[in-house]
Amino acid sequence: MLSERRLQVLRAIVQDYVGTEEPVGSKALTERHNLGVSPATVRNDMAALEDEGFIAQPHTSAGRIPTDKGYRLFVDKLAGVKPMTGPERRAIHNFLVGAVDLDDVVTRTVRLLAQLTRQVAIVQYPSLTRSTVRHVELLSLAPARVMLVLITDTGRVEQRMVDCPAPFGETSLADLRARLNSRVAGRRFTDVPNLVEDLPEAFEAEDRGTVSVVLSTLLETLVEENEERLMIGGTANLTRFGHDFPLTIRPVLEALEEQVVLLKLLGEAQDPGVMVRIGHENAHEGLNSTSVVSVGYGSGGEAVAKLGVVGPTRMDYPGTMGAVRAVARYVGQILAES
Amino acid sequence: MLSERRLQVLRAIVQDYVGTEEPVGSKALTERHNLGVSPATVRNDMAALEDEGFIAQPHTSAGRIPTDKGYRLFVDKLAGVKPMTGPERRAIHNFLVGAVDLDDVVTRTVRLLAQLTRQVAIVQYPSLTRSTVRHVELLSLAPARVMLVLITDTGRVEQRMVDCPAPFGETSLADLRARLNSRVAGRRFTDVPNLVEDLPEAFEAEDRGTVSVVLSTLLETLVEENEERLMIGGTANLTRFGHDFPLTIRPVLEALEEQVVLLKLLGEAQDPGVMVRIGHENAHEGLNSTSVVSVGYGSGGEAVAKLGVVGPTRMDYPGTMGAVRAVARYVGQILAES
DNA sequence: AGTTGGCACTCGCACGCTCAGAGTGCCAGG
DNA sequence: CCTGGCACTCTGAGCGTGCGAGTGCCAACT
Repeated sequence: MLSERRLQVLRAIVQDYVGTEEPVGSKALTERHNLGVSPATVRNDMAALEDEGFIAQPHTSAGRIPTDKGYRLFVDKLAGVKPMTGPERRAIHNFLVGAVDLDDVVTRTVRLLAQLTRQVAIVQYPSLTRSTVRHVELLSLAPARVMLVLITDTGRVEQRMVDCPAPFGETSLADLRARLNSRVAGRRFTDVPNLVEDLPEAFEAEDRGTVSVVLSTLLETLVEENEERLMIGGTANLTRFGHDFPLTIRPVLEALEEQVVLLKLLGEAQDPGVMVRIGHENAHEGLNSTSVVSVGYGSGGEAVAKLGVVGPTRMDYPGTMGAVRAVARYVGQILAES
Repeated sequence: MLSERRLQVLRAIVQDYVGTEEPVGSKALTERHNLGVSPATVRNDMAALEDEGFIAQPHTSAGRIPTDKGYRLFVDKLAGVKPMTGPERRAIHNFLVGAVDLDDVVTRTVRLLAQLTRQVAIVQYPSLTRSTVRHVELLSLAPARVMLVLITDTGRVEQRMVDCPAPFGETSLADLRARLNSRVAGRRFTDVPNLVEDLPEAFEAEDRGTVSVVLSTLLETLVEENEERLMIGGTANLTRFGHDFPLTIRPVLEALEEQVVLLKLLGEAQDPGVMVRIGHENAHEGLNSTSVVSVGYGSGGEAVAKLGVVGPTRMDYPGTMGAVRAVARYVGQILAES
């Protein structure tokens, strides 16, 4: 279908356009890349590439710019992931290694990603679902009011109020606390439901209602994935977006405030490896002129959350993918150590 | 110094400029406001106002726009706070009343403020210092490792790891927990240091070291004001800033990412009542072309935190101040109820 | 003294025009 | 299949013009 040289031409167009932000013409191409052919030949190739929908011209007789489809081909076939250099890796490590707690890790990661890629960075907090329970604490705040505190192995703490159907004594509470912890401490969230299923049976009839309520609150908290938090940063980089400013930037800022949108965005990354969503490939239409580069990260072998960046479709894909991947790796390391 | 009419002229200029975003001339002024004098007179007044530094002209023979000093006079002397209408108040209340926990309250408040003012909203989480302790929980994670969880009356939870100098038994832990809570539960943070001072003496010599460490960690947590969190929203409203976009917006976005800057910004509001900082009155120079309107809010009579908005100096001050004040009040109510 | 109408003056800005340059498509010849 | 040539197109920068909004000042009026 597309000859080798035409692919090279496309690669050259993408690279030049990313660099200069201006439509690139046939003559400029032959000058900057030694393709070994004349501008006229390149023109023919360009016409072919345009027919196939990989490039387009903003107006007649201007240079060409890549389309989303063109970037897609570029990312899939024409460019690899540019690895970080040694000094860069060291800088990443040094920047992250000083973090004192989970919040700090996430904050630093966002900063780092934004700086490295000069784009908007998004980091999801390590998810609950794959984590294990470190401890469950129950506090009696009032006779019929209990506070449930869940502490995870990633250092995250969730708390919930529980209104009991009947007064619940301190001894019952201590009993429940002890039984609960002996069963679930150290276990994965996904295992918890089975482990506590028969727990109410161990209690007096009058307390069973309360125990059930506490347990269901606990289970709710565990599955409440939608409450996953995330942090974003580097929004100032949006100013480097383009010339037609307010129009482009506004929907992006709006999208960035919708945590739900962002979580869905990151959530799409399934398989291992860096995911790239280009332009209209993004479901949310405010992000139709942006690309999202994301990847999972985790403390062990498994991904517990995602991180990534949002930038203009005209971005340095190899470099960005390299940075995102490297940061994800080092964050994983840091989390594993702590 | 300035005659009554000249003040009226200034007021008219501010109002018109805020409405139209365009420099306002003498003729337009007399047409839109019935000042009862001719354009020529207004011109004289304008010349005087310009001499005093309240207004300026972007270029010769264009209309006038207010200076920071002009806005200052406007806010201090010429305009009141525009109260919210009944329906608006009800909408505010309804929007906030559905919140389920502290995070939710803050999230909703940010949203609300951003929508009402169409500006960038900043809400500080209720501060620890003025709050009272609801409960202190101690968990033994390992023989010489204790987790300290502090729960405040505003529903905020802080946790800290404590490495003990010596192993600490479950009974000692329970003892400390009980003693600690009986002394500090319900007390104000500021009172805690005195209340626990002599606590180590009640323990065996071998445990005293650990007790001291736990206590000092608790005290650290209490005073750790610098870790105050805040939430911002409505950044998309920055796109309505002005024509000379990227230049204005960039430093603002950068400033908004610096929590320290924002906390300092809000922190300046001391006395009760709405605080307004106009243009260059803001210490941070990225915010020199913005105004900050902020106010304290709290559950009881006292302010426990601040909230506010950041917008262009050309903003509707009375309306913004009214919205900020109203939101602060209702948030206070909501916090008091929960 | 304060106010007013008149008047000359000053710019900024929108509009229209031209022109150069970059880029294209196509074609005929290697 | 590549290449040089050629005619064509279109954008964007540069320039000149005129309009209009706005100003400052002054002399006259109340």
